Amino acid sequence: MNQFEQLKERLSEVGLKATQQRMVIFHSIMTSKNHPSAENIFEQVKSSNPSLSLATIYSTLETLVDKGLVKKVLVKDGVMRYDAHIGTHNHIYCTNTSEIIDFEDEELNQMIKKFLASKNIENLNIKDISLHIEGEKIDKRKSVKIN
Amino acid sequence: MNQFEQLKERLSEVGLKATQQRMVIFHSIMTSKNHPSAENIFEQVKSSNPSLSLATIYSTLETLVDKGLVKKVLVKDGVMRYDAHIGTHNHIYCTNTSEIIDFEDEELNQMIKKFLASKNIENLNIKDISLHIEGEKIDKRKSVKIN
DNA sequence: TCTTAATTAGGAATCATTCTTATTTAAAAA
DNA sequence: TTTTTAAATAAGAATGATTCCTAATTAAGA
Ligand SMILES: [Mn+2]
Ligand SMILES: [Mn+2]
Ligand SMILES: [Zn+2]
Ligand SMILES: [Zn+2]
Repeated sequence: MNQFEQLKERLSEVGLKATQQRMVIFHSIMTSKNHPSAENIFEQVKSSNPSLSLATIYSTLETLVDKGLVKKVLVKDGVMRYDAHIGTHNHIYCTNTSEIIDFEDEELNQMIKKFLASKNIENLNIKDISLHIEGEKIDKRKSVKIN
Repeated sequence: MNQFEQLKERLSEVGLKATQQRMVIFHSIMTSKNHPSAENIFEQVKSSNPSLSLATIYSTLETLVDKGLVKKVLVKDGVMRYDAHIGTHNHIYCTNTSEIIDFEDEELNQMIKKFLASKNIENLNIKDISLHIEGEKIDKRKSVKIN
């Protein structure tokens, strides 16, 4: 099964028609390393799909989020960002470059999850837990490294 | 020193003129239990201050955030919320009521801080760390309780 | 191939927030 | 206390991300 068929399958699995637009948009988010915004995806996609509209990007993103294929990532700059990495993980947001950097650490996830389980939280059905780290990149040209 | 004088002092401390508007707005956030939005504050304040404009609310909030007297709280509904509780603490966001509930736990804060210190993160000057818990309130009439 | 409900394109509308500018004011100086 | 003036505000306009509307298109099942 090629990549195209795999995308089709993932859409069908959640009960969505495998339209060209959805394939293209979903593929774009999946292959982006940048937690793209709707506008970013639009730019990325429009040269090879000139008739695809921005409204479709927004509505498709909403659909993919509803079906759990994509997650929204909040940042303080007023533009929603999207992430095809669905598993529990955390983010570093660089205020001076607008980068969102994945911070994956299973030990941290487990530690937080265990801690929260130990406090029982009444009358809440928890859907998502994530740690937000916000900071300034010191040298904008270099990347942030975690050891 | 009365409450009025205290507000005045806190503004002066950070080099801000103690204007009527700033006093009123700052006081409103401080006494709100609800992580209010700009609009919420405007509603709260306008009957006793009919000439205070929404633009002043926004610009004052920005100023207070800059000076570190107030923090922004992000949520997925497209409206910025504000918090006069400056110390490190975490938030629970109820997607079905839009409530933001404080989750204060010094043990958790320390645990996360210590963990992050142990991974050294290169080329980043960390400004803020916060854990976001998102979920649905089960019974909307009751409150979320943490034990 | 036909049918049809779901989806999309494109433009208009919304609405939270920011901007602009004339007017007002807090607070320092006289 | 009065004067001075840089900073702050009011009011409305502008912005921009997102959502809405509706006629045209299309995926997928019959
Ligand atoms: Mn967040
Ligand atoms: Mn907006
Ligand atoms: Zn991510
Ligand atoms: Zn809080």
